[in-house]
Order: sequence, then C-alpha cells, then structure tokens
Amino acid sequence: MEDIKPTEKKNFSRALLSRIPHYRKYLSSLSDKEGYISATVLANKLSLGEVQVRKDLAVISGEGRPRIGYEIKPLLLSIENALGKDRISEAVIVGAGKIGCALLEFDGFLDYGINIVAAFDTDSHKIGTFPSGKPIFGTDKIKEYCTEHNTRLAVIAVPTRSAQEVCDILVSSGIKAIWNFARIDLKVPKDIKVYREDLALSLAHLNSLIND
Amino acid sequence: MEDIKPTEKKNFSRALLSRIPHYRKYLSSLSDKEGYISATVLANKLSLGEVQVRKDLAVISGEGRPRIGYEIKPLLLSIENALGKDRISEAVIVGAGKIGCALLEFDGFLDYGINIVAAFDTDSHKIGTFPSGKPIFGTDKIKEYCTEHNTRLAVIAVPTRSAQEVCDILVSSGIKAIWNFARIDLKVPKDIKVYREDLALSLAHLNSLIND
DNA sequence: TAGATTGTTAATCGATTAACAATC
DNA sequence: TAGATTGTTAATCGATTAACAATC
Repeated sequence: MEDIKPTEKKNFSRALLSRIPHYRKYLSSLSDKEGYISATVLANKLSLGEVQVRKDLAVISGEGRPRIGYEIKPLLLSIENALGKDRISEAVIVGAGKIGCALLEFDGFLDYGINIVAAFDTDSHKIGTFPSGKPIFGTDKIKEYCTEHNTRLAVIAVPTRSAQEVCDILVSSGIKAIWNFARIDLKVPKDIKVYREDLALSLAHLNSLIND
Repeated sequence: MEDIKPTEKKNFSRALLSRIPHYRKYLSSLSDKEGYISATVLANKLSLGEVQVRKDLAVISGEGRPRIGYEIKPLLLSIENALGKDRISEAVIVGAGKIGCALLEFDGFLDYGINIVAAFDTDSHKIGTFPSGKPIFGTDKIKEYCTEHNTRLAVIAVPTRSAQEVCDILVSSGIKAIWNFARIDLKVPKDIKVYREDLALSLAHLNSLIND
C-alpha cells in the first residue's frame, strides 16, 4: 500500500534544498512530460555530477528504474511536494525598511512553498499601506496576527537595537523559526530555530577568493 | 625577521570568515586591551568550542603562548588585518531597486574591509542621486567607472532578463568576482568567480527544520 | 542477451571535535 | 615544580565523489 498522506516535510540538507528548484525548473520547461528522464541527462543539463543527481532524486522520490530513468510526471510531483507546493507555509516580516521591503517584493519564496503574508513596522506612514500587495501593520499587532494565523516563520529586519525585543514578541506569539537580519545574536528558547543572516559574508568571501 | 609587508589576503573558509567579526567585536569591546586572553575565555564569551577558537586563532595570527594565552593587541591587529581593514576593497552595485538600495544602505560591509562605492541603474530618476551618500550612475558608465577605479567586485541586483547582459559588461570592465541576486545562472569566463545568492533558501531551510 | 542506468557501498574531502603532547 | 593553556595529531561528521553490484 502506498502511503499518500497529506505529505510530510522531509529534512533536506541546505545544499540539497538549494538544488531542488533547479530540477523543478528544468523538468517544468520540458514540453513533453510524458516520458522518462535519466540522471545522466539531468546532470548534464544542470552542470551537476550525475551521481549527485541520482542521490538527490533517490532522496526526493526514489522511483527510478534501471535502464529507463525516472518517470517525469511523478518525479515533478515529488519535487513539488518536496518544495511544499501543496502546503504553503506563511511567514511574516518585522521591519519594513529597505531590507524588509525588498523581501516583501521578492517573488522567490513561493518556489519553496513559502508565502510572505504581512509585515509589521512602527512607522505610522507605512502602517496601513500595501507595498507589493502585502499589508503593513503596526508592531503592536504582531501577537494578535501570528496567534490568529498560526504563523510559525518570521523575518527580523529591524535595527539592531530593537531586534531582541521584537524577537521576544515573536517567540511569545508562537513563532518557531526566525530569519534574523539584525546584527546581533538573539537569545531564544532552545526549541526556537534562528538563522542569523550575514549580508556582507558572501561578498567578503568572494573578495577573499580573488587574491591573485 | 618579521614579514610586515602591506599584508596579504589569506584564503579563509567561509565558516571561519564568518566568525572573525565576532572575535573582533568582543576584543574591541574590552576596556583594558593590555593583557592576554585565552581561547577558553573567548570561546565561553562567544559560545563557541574552545578548540575551534584555538584553531581559528592559529590560522589568523598564530601568536599564542601556552599557559598565558594570546596578547590582545597583536591579536586584534591580526584580526583587523584578516578582515582587510588596511586595504579596503571597493565594490559596485548594478541595479538600484529594492535589493540594490538595501545593500547600498547596509553598513556591514566595512566590517569585512569592503566599501560599496557606487551603484548603476537605467532609471533616469535615480541617476544622479546619492541614496545613503553613494552615487547612482547610468549603466552606460559601468565600464568607464570600473576600469578607472580598478574595481574588482560587483553585485548584480537587476531583473533576471538583464542580468546576463550586465554580467558581460562587468566582465569586460575587469570585474573579477560577482555576487548575483538575479535568479539565473550567469555564464562567465572560468577565472571569474560568481556566487549566486538564493534569498529564499535560508527561510526555506528554517521552514524544513520545524517539522514538528 | 547486452548494455545502459539505477541504487548501494566505499573513498574522499573539508570542517569540526576530541585526545594528547609540548611549553611557559 | 605543577598545572593551565597552546598547538598538533587523530577521530568524527556530513556532503560529495567514485566504484561496483543489481536490474530492467
């Protein structure tokens, strides 16, 4: 018997997770989705190792057939599923400054099954507006909104000085994971996940790679 | 004889590189910088493993003394040096939209010895303005500016459709490394480094970690 | 059958962690 | 001297890559 429950999120590594949209994009672009595709072909198209592709696909779906390859349609379904297309997670942003608004506008989250549903700010000129179609509420509405919508994901894009305070509010509102753009190590209960984004790191690392 | 040349950039791993500013921040915060500090103390203060700290410091400076620790002043100098404080690298941003402007405004690059010196855009309303004190030029000025200033680092924050075109211009302008926010795999000569930023990945990964 | 392709098991690699010898 | 701390050498861990057996 196949287990076709409403789906479960698996724990993909960050590296694997980053490759999944590439698989999806290529497979979606195929005009004929009837046949099969081999890891070899997919690897060549995406400039990846074919063993790596085979391992990835084994984790994502596990429906390959020797000498044949992977049936495209079920593979695409498995990929959509892995990306959470059928159970969109909602996320909120606290701080509608440059970074917050850039993220509000960014349309890449849906590829990973995440929908940014609202932002919060203290600026009365921003409150009540809908940049990129997303509402901005006052920060005093965070708890009400998040508990009502059962929000589990939040982004902190406020100045350093208010980050910990915002963090505490989010935790008390039931948020389970926080993507932190403020340059401070947030203190949270140990069951809450925090990823501190260091926006300068990527450029700094690139810089270190071009040492003549 | 000590070798005190104008300094060289070492090839720190991305992980190590991300820890260096934390060491710097803590050491800078000390009111008394006369004495010594041990890896044990530093590790506790920063919630890191003490062996990891010891290894990091060995790579960064290598001036520790058993039973004593690391002399704070030279250690700080080594750290500043590792972060490139004495040879600031200049970088430009192409695309002054939400993300481009957020990066223009962001003040964290200097911590890594990088200075964002200018942005380029096609919007005539933006050209000639100085958001965050940084000039915005027309994209037709990219080559002139970068060759004149010997710019080696660039950020691409333009829409996907124009990213490859911008990339080609940057490469022909002598840029050696590109931080790419556009959602496309750029084609570049093999001596040019490209890091494709996937803004949604961190949040997607966090989401995958909170699977109940 | 033969051979292309999968999936598994082993090897490699980089980073982290542990164990231990050197030293001030 | 004794012991705290460093630096080195070995072990672990996760991810990638390679080798190979299974299979359609």
